[in-house]
Amino acid sequence: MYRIGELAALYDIKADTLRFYEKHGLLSPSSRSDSGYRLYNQDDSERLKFILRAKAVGFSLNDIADLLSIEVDKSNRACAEVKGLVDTKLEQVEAKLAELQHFATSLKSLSNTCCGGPDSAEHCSILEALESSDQHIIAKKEHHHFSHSGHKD
Amino acid sequence: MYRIGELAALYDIKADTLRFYEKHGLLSPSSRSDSGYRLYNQDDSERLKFILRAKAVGFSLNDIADLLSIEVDKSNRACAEVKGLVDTKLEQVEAKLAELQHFATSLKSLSNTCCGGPDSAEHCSILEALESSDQHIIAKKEHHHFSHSGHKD
DNA sequence: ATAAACCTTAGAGTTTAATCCAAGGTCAAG
DNA sequence: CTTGACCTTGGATTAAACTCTAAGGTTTAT
Repeated sequence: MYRIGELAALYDIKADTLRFYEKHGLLSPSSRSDSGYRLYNQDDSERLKFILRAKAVGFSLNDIADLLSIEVDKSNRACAEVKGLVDTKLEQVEAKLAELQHFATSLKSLSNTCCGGPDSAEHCSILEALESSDQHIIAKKEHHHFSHSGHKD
Repeated sequence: MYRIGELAALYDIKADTLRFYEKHGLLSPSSRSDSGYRLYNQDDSERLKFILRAKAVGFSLNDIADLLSIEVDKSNRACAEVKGLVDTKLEQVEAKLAELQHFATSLKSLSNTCCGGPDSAEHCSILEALESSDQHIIAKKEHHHFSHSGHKD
């Protein structure tokens, strides 16, 4: 059995984080000491490991709650459900990736056209591009056709 | 002169967004009507265009405040300052890009090893990978050596 | 003159994932 | 029996960029 600080140290996270996960239904200690201290057993520890791995591949805590609900009832759940969560997340990650790649391309163009010297920014090509939206420097955002949410406009 | 709703419609944003930008010092209307309505002129509109373009290349509103403070005092500011902001942002974007690419790689591996069928998830390879952290499926996060902040661990 | 569409304000809510705080209880060592 | 390290709780705070609400004032058209 681990107390909260011990389990936290084991995974290099804060005790606060464990309390946070508990509040959000991800991980509750299997028991409490007489004085009310949280006591985590090996299963709790495994569950935490699962959570941290899922985080490491990009799942949000909400996603992880869904994954855990399947994990604890595996035999009555379908592979397709699990794969669906992974594929949905992959789409989200790839959408974000595309946006950031667009940012990176634009920023590189901006950086390359600027002298970067100590002289006045009066004719700075970066500022001019932001004033005039030079097509050569700031790429236009593509409009994607997939409509299935994800946006907040 | 535009009223808030008119300017918002012009750039396909919400009036709320303009009030938000004002509260955060990015854009204030150059005047008010007798009854207190915000009135934006052409310069205000240009400034808004600048803000939206900067957003489109990945700058946060805080970054944009910095950019604007240089823009309005161009002749006393150096090109190097502007380029510095761009290069810093580029580094941040590339760091995030690396993280998301790592996520995408792992998620693709997970997806590829799973049958995705309607049968029980009891032996689902995705869940197994999250339970055991299969080295072949979940890539390990590299430890970058650049120390200049940016993380939240 | 009244309804619809627009505007005003302050302030609360959203999302994500913690992190921090205060006031107090517990436990082991000396 | 006291010190220090640990634990408890509820609630506030952070960052980012809005978005919404409530309660009310203004403008325009019929």
